[in-house]
Amino acid sequence: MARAQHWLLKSEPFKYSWSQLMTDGKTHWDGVRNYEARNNLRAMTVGDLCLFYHSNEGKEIVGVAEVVRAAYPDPSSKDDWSCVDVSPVVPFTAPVSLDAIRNRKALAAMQMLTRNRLSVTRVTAAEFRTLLKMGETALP
DNA sequence: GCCAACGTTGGC
DNA sequence: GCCAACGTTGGC
Repeated sequence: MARAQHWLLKSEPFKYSWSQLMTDGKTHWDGVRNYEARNNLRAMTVGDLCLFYHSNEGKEIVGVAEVVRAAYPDPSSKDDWSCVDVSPVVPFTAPVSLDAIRNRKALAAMQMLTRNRLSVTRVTAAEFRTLLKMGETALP
C-alpha cells in the first residue's frame, strides 16, 4: 500500500460525533463549504488516516478514521463541492485535548492550530505519530 | 452567549 | 480589483 496521508477532521459532536460514526460504521463527510477544506478533501485518497476532533464541545481528538471513498461531488449541494466517505478505525484510549496539543512543542506547527477555523486540515506523519502516542493508541 | 478571526460577497 | 460588510466558526 502506498504511504497514507494524514488529516484532521473537525466536527461538532452535536452535529456528528465520533460515537455516531462508530454506530454508523461509515459516513459521508459532506457539507464542507470552504475552498481550502475542499481542496484537502480532494487530495485525500482511500486509506488515508483522519484524526477525528470534536470542536466546541470536548475540544479533543477522540479517534482515528480512514478514508474509504475518495472525493466525489457533495450530494448536499448543487454547486461544486466535494465530500468523502470515512469509516472508524480505532478510538483513542486517551482523548488528546486542544490544550495538550498546544502544550506540545512538536505540534506547534499543526495546521489545525495555525488555521484554526479550517475544518479539514493536513497532519504530517510525525504529528500523527506523536498524537497516536499521546492518545495511548496503536493502529490495528 | 459573546466575541475575535477570517473567508466570502457585493458595491463601487 | 479593492475593500467594507457580512456570515460562519470555534474558543472561551
